Amino acid sequence: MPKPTFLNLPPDKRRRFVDAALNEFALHDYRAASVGRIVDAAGIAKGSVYQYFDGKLDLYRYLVDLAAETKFRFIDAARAGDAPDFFSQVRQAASHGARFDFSQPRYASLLYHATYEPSTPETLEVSSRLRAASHAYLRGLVDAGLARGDLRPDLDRDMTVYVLYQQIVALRDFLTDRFGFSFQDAVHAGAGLPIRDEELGAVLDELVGILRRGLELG
Amino acid sequence: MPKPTFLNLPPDKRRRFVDAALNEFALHDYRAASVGRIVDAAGIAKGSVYQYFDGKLDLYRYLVDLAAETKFRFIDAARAGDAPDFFSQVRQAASHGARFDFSQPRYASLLYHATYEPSTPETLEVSSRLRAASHAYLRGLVDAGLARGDLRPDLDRDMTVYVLYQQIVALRDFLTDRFGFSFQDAVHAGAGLPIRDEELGAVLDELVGILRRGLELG
DNA sequence: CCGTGGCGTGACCGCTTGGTCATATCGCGC
DNA sequence: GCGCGATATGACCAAGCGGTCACGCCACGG
Repeated sequence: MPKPTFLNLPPDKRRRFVDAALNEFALHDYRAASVGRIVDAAGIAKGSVYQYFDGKLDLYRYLVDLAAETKFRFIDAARAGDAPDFFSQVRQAASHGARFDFSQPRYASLLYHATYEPSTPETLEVSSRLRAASHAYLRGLVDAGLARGDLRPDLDRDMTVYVLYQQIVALRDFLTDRFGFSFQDAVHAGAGLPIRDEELGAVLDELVGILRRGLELG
Repeated sequence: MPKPTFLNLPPDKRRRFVDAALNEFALHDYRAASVGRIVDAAGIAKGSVYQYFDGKLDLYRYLVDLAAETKFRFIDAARAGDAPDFFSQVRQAASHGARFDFSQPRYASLLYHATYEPSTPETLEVSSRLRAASHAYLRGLVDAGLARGDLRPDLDRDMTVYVLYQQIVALRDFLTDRFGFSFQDAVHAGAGLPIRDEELGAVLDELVGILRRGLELG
């Protein structure tokens, strides 16, 4: 948890610091990220970091939570009340998730690192919480889909959640390949590239089509 | 590439060294792995490592290649000439791949790290080669499956390979969860746990069933 | 005008890292 | 048993790390 001092910070100074930290953890995983580089980029003294947070891990946790909440809020906000059936919902979530990733490459890369972080005792809790949140979200969709009869009732629920999770998380890699996008470059440049609607749509049609045939009732 | 000196090593000394290195890179990703810990465990001097390899990266590349070749050979050897259709082939590859992972947790963890390694300039080439090899393998299966009419001809080939790859690679995580298995513990213990045939079979039936409905012709 | 508490600061600490190299040892051909 | 190339060795190096802390500044209340 951030210390009170952090919350009392002048807004622009706080933003400079958070920006620098976001950049660092987007470019490097937890272990490789350097507090020294953050303070250099933010133009503050090293000691200040420890006035704001308990340490590197505390800062990391704060940023991952921030990124996850921002992304979930984005996906939920864009969830137009429609999308009545399960596969439309999955498609919509994946679509907005991808749009978020490509427009906010720093958040996306940070979450990517957090997802695939090698599970050291230190970072285990952070990445577990992140994965649990995604699973819970999908689990809700799957349960509703089963209740609504959109999904075959004989499906193993864990397996279904797992298949969906993998495909949605890894969609980033596929789009990266297909569009020759580089998150590293985007983070360095400081701005994302809006993804072309038709191209994203075509990819999602294909992917959701496969999932639909694989999972739907009938 | 290993230097000639490495190849001239007495077999048991070489094995001790490779064992220690394997353990280290199974327990830690590339950056976190420590040459110092390897030489301590192997009971040799630090300087010796640099008589055998050009450096840490060279050693890492050697080990990843070794693990990948070992695993591919295992899967290919177990490929009983049967399994005539695409989905039987995928099921067989996934089954033997999983069996390999659980019986050789050191190789498996090493390959896991190599797969999800954050792409620094240093390790990028190693992990790209690994991914490319897996993709090429699956691509061969998909092309044959398309030619044989096992798969819908309107499928996007890249997308199909990508879906299969993700599910097979991540199968490890699912099995880990489901069976409460810990690769970390297994590496520490120095031995894998043979996976129960029926349980693995049930999981694969479910997974391949989903993929079959999603991808097959008809 | 003083005191006090919050905050900024950067030199500094202990530790670990990958890598080097002068030196010692080994083992084989003569 | 000599000589010589191959190999083993570990003290050593510079660099980087996360984290600390004594000190100084500044703003506010009395």
